[in-house]
Amino acid sequence: MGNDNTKETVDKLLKSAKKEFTEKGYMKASLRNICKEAGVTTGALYFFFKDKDDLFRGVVGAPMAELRSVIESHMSIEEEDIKNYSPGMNIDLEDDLAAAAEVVKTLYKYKEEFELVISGSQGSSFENAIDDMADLMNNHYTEMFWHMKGYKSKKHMTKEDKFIVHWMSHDQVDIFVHLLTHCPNEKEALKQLKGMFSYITGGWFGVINNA
Amino acid sequence: MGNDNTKETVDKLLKSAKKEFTEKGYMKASLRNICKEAGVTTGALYFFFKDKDDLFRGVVGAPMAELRSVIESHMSIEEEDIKNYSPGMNIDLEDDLAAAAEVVKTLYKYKEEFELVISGSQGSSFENAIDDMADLMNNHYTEMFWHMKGYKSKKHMTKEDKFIVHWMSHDQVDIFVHLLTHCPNEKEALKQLKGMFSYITGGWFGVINNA
Amino acid sequence: MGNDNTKETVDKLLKSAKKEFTEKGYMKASLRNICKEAGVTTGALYFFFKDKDDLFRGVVGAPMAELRSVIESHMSIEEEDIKNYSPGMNIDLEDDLAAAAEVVKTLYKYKEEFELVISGSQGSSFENAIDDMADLMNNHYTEMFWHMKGYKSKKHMTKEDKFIVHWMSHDQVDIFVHLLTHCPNEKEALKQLKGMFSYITGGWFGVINNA
Amino acid sequence: MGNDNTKETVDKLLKSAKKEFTEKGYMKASLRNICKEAGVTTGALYFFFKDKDDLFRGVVGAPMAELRSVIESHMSIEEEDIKNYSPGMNIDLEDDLAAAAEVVKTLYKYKEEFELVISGSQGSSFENAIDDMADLMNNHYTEMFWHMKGYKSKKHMTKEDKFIVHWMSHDQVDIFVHLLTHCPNEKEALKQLKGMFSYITGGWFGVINNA
DNA sequence: GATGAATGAGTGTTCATTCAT
DNA sequence: AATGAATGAACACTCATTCAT
Repeated sequence: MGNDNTKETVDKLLKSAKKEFTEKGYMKASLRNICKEAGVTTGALYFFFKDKDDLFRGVVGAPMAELRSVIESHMSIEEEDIKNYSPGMNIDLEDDLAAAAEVVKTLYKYKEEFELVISGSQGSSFENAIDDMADLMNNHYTEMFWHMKGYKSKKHMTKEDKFIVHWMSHDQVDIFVHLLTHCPNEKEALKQLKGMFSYITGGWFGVINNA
Repeated sequence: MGNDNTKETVDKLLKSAKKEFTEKGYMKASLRNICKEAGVTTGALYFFFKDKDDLFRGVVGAPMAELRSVIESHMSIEEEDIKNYSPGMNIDLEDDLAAAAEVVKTLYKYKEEFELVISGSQGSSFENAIDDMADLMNNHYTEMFWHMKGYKSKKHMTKEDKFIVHWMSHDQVDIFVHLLTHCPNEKEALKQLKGMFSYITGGWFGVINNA
Repeated sequence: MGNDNTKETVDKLLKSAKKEFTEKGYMKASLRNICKEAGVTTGALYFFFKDKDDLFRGVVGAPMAELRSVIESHMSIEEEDIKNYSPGMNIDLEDDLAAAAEVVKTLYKYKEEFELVISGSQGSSFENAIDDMADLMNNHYTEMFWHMKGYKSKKHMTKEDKFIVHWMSHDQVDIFVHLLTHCPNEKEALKQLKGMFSYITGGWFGVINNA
Repeated sequence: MGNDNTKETVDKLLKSAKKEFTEKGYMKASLRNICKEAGVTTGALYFFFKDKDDLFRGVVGAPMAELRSVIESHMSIEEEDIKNYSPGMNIDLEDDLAAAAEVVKTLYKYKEEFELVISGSQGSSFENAIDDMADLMNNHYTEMFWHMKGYKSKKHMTKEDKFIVHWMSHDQVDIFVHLLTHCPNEKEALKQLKGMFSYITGGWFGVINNA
């Protein structure tokens, strides 16, 4: 009972919050403005959200979780593949590209929210979300690396190996960020993704084939 | 004549400001705290600095200017080189690596200040400094690109070409950022720079040799 | 429901504000003092009033609006009368005196507020209120003037005519101001008003009968 | 020795001060701005002027003194005349007009300074200068009044008499203020002065001939 | 005669948050 | 489920003035 009204209030709040956060960034955003724009009192906001950060989470939390799950599921698939890899073998890059495309699709599904996290989350608990994503990928690329490099195990990786893998993880994330922030829509992003793929693949081989 | 005292006050202010800005970021930094820590009144601060942004500039302005000049001088050298380039010819990447090393050296000369710009400048007039740097490099890499690609002129570049060049410019900057924020000192950074170089060179060829 | 408390806070604020504004004038008045004297925090003030100027409006706004409406209603009556005027005819000055008395009564109804506007409003949005009042009267006296002067229409008024009418409008306002600031109460003011009336009537005829 | 430089500094200061005071009014004027615009340090200002108010006096003091002396000398002349006045006699108003013209000339000699006193002196020691001028005239008009009224002495003046004389003194000043602030130059002001004179003379007779 | 550094109290205003109702 | 009043600390910034040199 009253469920409808409740949802309505929360929705108005979230819509207004998204607008304000996007326009001013987390720190400069004013809860007063958000409430005023939503036609709701501050008390109401605090009934539904614990604090400013919680409200921000309300806006970007679900998209971020979905993105994370998309990435994780694709990474586990690729990690299966890589186990069957032996040096000299051709790796089927088509799979990787497809996985990346899947990520891009998710990004455009919640374009505004992700852009908010990328450039307006400083001060909130999402301020390190991009770095966290890179760290998440690091494990995955580490696995790929030592297999492709022909090492017997992860333990044989040098400090330099680890460093470059960490960088490539970051770069992978940056590619997604760049696509999202520079392409007006999903279609365009998917087109440009191919060029990006040439770049990053070239980069990988540059690294793998080096001393 | 008072010169000693004057410089002392400004120095204390700048030192205290650097600390506060680094710890809290531009926006959350408090001028009151900065003055208190410097043992100086707010009025004194405003005698030397126009406003908060001017104080921030006092901390990071000179290093940023120096960096910019280092980058620009190196870019102009490479642009001379590229004019003599003809397709099929081997480009001497050693020069590029040397230029990058020069940049890295400058970065570590003012490590703290650059890290401050990278991660704590939001809200200040330096908040877009990283993007500006990438834009600065874009012109340079555009020149390199069409020469290496064997185009007759810049005009033959497709939308996709421009997009990928723009990305590579960004990525070049990100490499510097990554080195600075992940290597404890210059020596270490210069060592890792080589691996990075393999990566980015591979990336370039991946892009150039593609359809 | 809190109605009592609410009104109480606003009332304390307005009372305290009136005192501070009256003692120091708009510009030198301190919102902090006002809040302290009202036993309220600055935040509370800003819940009820937009800014310093809005608080000032809270004190003098209503009286000013009422005064304006009294003046306007009386002016429209006199303007009807004047339409029936023909040169040589005796004008019934009793009506004018009665209208002026009505204004004086309104002035004393909110004596303190009007005195505040007269001498303490510099810097606020009411700083030109007196001049505005004179301008308001200017239209009215312009009508009276050309009728009494026997002109066929307003268009026949010379530059000198317009100037003197403008002055008389100002002077009419100044008379009210003078009464308010020099008579301790309404009764005394109404008594002195008659002398003032002799003066201004004499002035009018001096002007009308002149070349 | 150094007399030239000194004068130069003071002059720059006064010029800059006049500008700032005129633009912002006494209270909002900033000594810092004045010094900056004059190309001089705050210390220098305080060498020549005791404080903000003293600087303001530096700008408007001399013109005000000159005005006062012009008014006083003319008033003493008229006061001689009035002693020979007997009821029924025609008073030669030409003298009064001439005296007023003299005042107007002085006003336009330092137009800017007087306008500054009129509308920008609040907060300074000149904030009551206009009222003071009216009080100065009050004695004069009091003498005129009881002679013209046919009283045996000042002592026979009623409370109402005194009140109206006080008002007429004020109004005389207001006429000068109005002329100064509404006529672009002396010539124009002298022309309009005649109309004003008809008004004020009519006013006087209205008052004198009344019960 | 003039500098320039420094004071310290003050300004209006905004903020996220709380809580009795 | 929501109101609306209130808190109180914090903010960047400005001011007239002083004084050793």
